[in-house]
Amino acid sequence: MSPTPGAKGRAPHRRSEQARIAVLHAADDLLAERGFAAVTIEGIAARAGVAKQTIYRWWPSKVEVLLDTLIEDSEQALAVPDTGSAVEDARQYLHALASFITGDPAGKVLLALIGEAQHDEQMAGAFRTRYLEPRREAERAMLARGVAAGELSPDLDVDRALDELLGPIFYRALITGGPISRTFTDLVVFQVLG
Amino acid sequence: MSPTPGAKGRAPHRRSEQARIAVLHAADDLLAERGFAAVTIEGIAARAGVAKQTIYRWWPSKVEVLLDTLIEDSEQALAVPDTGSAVEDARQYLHALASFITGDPAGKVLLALIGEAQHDEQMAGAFRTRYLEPRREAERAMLARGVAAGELSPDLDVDRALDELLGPIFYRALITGGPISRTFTDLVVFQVLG
Amino acid sequence: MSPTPGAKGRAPHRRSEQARIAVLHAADDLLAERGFAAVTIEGIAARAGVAKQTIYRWWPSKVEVLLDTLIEDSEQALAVPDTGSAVEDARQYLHALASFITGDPAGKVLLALIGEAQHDEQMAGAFRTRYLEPRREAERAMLARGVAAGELSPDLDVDRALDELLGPIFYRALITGGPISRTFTDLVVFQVLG
Amino acid sequence: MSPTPGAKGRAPHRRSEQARIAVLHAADDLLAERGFAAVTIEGIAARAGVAKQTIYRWWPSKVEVLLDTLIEDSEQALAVPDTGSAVEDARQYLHALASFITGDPAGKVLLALIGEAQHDEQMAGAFRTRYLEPRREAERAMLARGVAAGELSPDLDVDRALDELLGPIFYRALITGGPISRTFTDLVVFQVLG
DNA sequence: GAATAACCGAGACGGTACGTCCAGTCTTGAA
DNA sequence: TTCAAGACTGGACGTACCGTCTCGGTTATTC
Repeated sequence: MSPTPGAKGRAPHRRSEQARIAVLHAADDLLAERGFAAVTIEGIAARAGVAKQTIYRWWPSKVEVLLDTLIEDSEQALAVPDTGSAVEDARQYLHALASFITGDPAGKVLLALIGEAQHDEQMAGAFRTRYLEPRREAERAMLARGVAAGELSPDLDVDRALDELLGPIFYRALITGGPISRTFTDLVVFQVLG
Repeated sequence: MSPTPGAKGRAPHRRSEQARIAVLHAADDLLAERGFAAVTIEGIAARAGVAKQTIYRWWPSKVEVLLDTLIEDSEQALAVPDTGSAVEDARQYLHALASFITGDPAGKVLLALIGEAQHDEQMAGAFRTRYLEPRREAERAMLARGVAAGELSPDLDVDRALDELLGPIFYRALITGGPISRTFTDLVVFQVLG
Repeated sequence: MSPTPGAKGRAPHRRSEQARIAVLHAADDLLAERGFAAVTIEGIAARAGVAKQTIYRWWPSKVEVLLDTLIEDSEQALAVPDTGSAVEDARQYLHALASFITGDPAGKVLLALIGEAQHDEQMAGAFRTRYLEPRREAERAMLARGVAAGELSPDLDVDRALDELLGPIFYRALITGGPISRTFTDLVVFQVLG
Repeated sequence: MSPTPGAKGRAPHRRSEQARIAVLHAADDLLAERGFAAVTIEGIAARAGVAKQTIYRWWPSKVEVLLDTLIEDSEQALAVPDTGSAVEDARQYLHALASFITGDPAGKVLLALIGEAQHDEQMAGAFRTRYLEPRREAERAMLARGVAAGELSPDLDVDRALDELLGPIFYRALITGGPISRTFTDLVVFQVLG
């Protein structure tokens, strides 16, 4: 995250914040409007009013551009809740996740990046390091709070539980394409966390 | 090439089976050896000793070539078992699935196709129609046998149970990249089917 | 239309003659209209209605394209004359040469290629082999006829004489930019051949 | 014009002489070592340890940098001689010229600039104004001394004679690539000046 | 002796063209 | 008809330089 001070800051930074934002928006918009195939470096550059070289200077590939947009977007749209009850947190979180990946344009970015990760091991590494692991940590903390509060069994295998919670949602989103209703997510939570 | 006049042989100069096999093998091998990025029509044609036109004549896209290889391969390597016990069937099936997508070259094809499906809605449709749905039907039958035998609850939501069984395995394979042990798959089965 | 063997090109065309001509014309026109800096592969391709790859397939560089146009053009516009008198031949040839390089668009191609040859040793080799040497041979023959006929001294050093004839014309064209009048070329011939 | 380092007293603008020298040397060296294609503003700047802006501040283009190096170098290596005999002066001068353009690294600069002048009319103007015309004046004076001394015919067309002297040397250097022996230059002088 | 301003290095920026790879279409000649 | 071969248009790739533009740092008079 860039240090964004108040109005202008003294920023001796050479990098143009304006160009950075324009690139992220352009990539995002292209994916939402015309699909992943339309997300090309040339297309992003043209839409952002930016030179290709500027993109290559700051991002190793177009998927890293999308990864940046995803990280910025999902911090807002997909915060891990903390209501006091771990089960309720899980219910809310899974519902928000389902909405995100089925309805939010930024959710399409997430799915596209998971798709791309299947083709590119290096990209998969960046995805896990920069997106998945920080999020996973917050998810673990969510369940750990429940264990600490006595709401969940002390024997709970947190990592397995998380895979059992998230797996079915992503299975529908990535593979079957089926709908993911609130009922479905609630029943998954009930199944896993009792 | 001997056109095997043994059976009936009404049309001797039809599609070349030799070319078909060569294309499927070439695509498979390229994916296994050099990754999805190396799977190009030109690359397949060159390795198979086949003209590009021959590929375009019989397959609408390179992913359909891979889909053909997947279907042929997974019918052998990933049959739905029928031991008499639905729970045991599920345990065996999930274990075989985990081995397939983590160890078998053909499993890499499956993951690559799921990846590609995120970028291409049309391809996703073909994947579901030709690969997923027939398999899903067999999976449903597997659980239905358990319900009919009284081994599983008559209230079991078969489709949800399947997503809960398969989701965690694919979540690890597609997203976290974590290992999928026999213990893990067994515990998932226990969690979902009791 | 039925492909009557006589009407159209009966050759088993691999290479497209239409594309070849379009490329040569486009390069020529770009040089004449907008100068050497405008002769780019992309510019030629765009103007010729041809893909860049088609140019790269048949020519190693843009200067070889120009070299092809030069060879075709100068065979027509700059034939070595044969009037029966070597001195008269030389007068006519030098005058034609002066007109070619100062007035004819194809002459601009010649000067541009000589310019480029200063920067690129490989190109210089191609220029000499494909353009200069065949022409030099005809020029030598022109003077040799005069020697054989007794019109020119048997002691004449033909190669030196050619350099003394052609040098001053090219010196003006390439370096001083001065005018090259008929009087000038005639006096050069008189000086060298007496 | 460059400020002469000897003139002090007034406050000339604070141009860095060190940077100026470094740029000229870098351009010269790049041309000699890696050819004209390697003479880029970025390459010069990097090798000279100078900012691109510094080059743009003082030279309108990279060829003007080379022109500066040529002028400095050729004033030393290519002075018009004055022995008392115009014919002898011409013999020495043509020989020195031949050595310069075939052997001296600075001679490569001269040929490269003549080459570039074919592509860029503006550069051709600068080349003639700053390099060629001062030199031409000295060459004219060389022959004029011979005419005044009665060594050469009072009818001699000095400009034509110069083109006939220099043309053959440059023809070989620029076009045929042939060797330029002392015998050759001497015979050219004899042919033109008798 | 501080302020000022041209000069310097560094390098980001919007661009153009490079030469390559591959997509998908079309044509040829043999079997 | 199919097939191997491969030329064709077209689009994107990632790279190299172009010429312009700040950004701080450095001198070296000038106030």
